[in-house]
Amino acid sequence: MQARIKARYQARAKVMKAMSHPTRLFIVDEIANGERCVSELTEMVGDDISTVSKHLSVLENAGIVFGDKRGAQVWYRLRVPCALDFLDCVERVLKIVARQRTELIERR
Amino acid sequence: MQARIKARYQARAKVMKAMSHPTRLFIVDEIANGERCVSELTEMVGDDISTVSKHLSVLENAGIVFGDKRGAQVWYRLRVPCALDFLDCVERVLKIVARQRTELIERR
DNA sequence: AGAGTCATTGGCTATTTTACCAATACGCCA
DNA sequence: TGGCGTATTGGTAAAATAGCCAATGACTCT
Repeated sequence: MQARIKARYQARAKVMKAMSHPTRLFIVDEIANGERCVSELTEMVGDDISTVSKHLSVLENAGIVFGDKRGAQVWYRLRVPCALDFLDCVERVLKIVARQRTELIERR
Repeated sequence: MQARIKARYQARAKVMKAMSHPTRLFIVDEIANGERCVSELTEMVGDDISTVSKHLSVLENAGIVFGDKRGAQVWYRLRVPCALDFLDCVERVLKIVARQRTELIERR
């Protein structure tokens, strides 16, 4: 594969990768409802705050979220609202896969 | 986070993860144009055939592609065409992020 | 200034992922 | 049947990821 094309797919994979963790998917889903600060998300997720903070930095690094420091808190929101479309995509895939599995079983 | 909800996000992340590698993204993109066998993909990707085969099994395991053995070859195609939507999503995200970066530079 | 809260960073370990090589399995056909 | 092309599987080493704790930085309030 050509270097240019490879770089292109690597850039794409970086974005996908940022969304490839349960906690990070949850965060994206959650902040779609409005800004959340780190401790709020930590409370919901149930992991250590340092873990959540690192997840957030992965998302921020991929350009998906944006952290706004106000006082001692950092409020995160979606920087790219269409990141939500991934959740729709994934839901559609899961639905189709589930249906195909059901059909296979019924056919027996 | 509740166990049920957590499981839900894990299932979603599994699909995302399957699409989170440059080679696998390329494969999905490529077989959208029609069936390809493992050695064809290997040729295009430039990795060892065992590596490509394993990438394919990751995709198959996630329900995204389907391998059809005919003779000595195995022909892979998309089992879930809407997996292509991920590529659109990712492209849109990249475009927006790139534009935001440009705007930041211009504003200086 | 000092104590308390909030978030990030560094350090560390355990786990997972990736890629190669070698070995195996399968089908074709001379 | 033996050899060749095709694909998968097992083994292994290197790299990346995830999570926790501890340390640090930054802000607020008294």
